[in-house]
Amino acid sequence: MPELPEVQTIIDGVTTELMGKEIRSLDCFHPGTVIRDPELPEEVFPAEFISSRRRGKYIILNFSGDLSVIVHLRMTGKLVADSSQEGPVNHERACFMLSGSSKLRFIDIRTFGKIILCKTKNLGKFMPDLGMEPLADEFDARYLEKILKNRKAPIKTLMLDQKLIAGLGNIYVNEILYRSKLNPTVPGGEIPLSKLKILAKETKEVLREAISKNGTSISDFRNVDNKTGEFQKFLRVYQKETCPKGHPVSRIKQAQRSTYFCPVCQK
DNA sequence: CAATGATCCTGTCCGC
DNA sequence: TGCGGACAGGATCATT
Repeated sequence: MPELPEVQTIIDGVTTELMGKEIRSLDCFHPGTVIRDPELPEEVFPAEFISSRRRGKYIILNFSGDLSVIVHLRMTGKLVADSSQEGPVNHERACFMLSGSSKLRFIDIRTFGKIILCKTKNLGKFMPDLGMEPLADEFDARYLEKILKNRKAPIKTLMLDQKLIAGLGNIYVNEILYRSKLNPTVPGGEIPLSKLKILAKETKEVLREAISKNGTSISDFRNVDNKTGEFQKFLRVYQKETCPKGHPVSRIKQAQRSTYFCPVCQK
């Protein structure tokens, strides 16, 4: 389940792959995966790659001819560069055919992922309203205070709301709250400014650390558990039995999602 | 507007 | 060995 750091890592890889190339065509193997802006002309390819960027968990690719491609991986989506000539592999939902006879396969077991083709000038219509980027300089205690004011929902749930903060998912929110020593069930509006300062700081720190490790939570969440090395060491409460201090970790459900936290460390 | 809940989907794992 | 059910969760839509 790619979150901000994983999406950033994927964008870096995709950008390298697309640099200096053009899309020749797009094959679709699963109805509903590719969404097309009705204002686009019949033929949009070939289209030359210009630039890429990330917004929350969205990948935004810009091409010549006023074409943009928005990719959202949701939980199980992957973009895999592959120059082999073999046809669709298992769970392949779409495939970009690139110049230089290479391919960019969109593989997505659970089919929640989406590829949107739209006019660049229509990007706003196809992107949802998203909150501030957590790595922006302006993301600080004051911003948190503003978005959490008078909110009664638990802080855990609010931090997952993309309209408030763009890019956080379940794993990182659990980890951020643990490091901030904040109980996930506390109503967002009741957190004092002093704690919001810590929350803002830890949010950035966790994300930066994850990005520097190339978003090691990539791959199926099942594997997160088995993963040895960097990411396994990175996780302190998510899917853990005990926290680093040896206290038993509690697991509860909030808004249909698992929350892992340490009742001793997180007050 | 805010909060909550159902829904989509498939592979994996667990208990019987 | 096989099978049913729980579970994983991002975003969207519906309901209160």
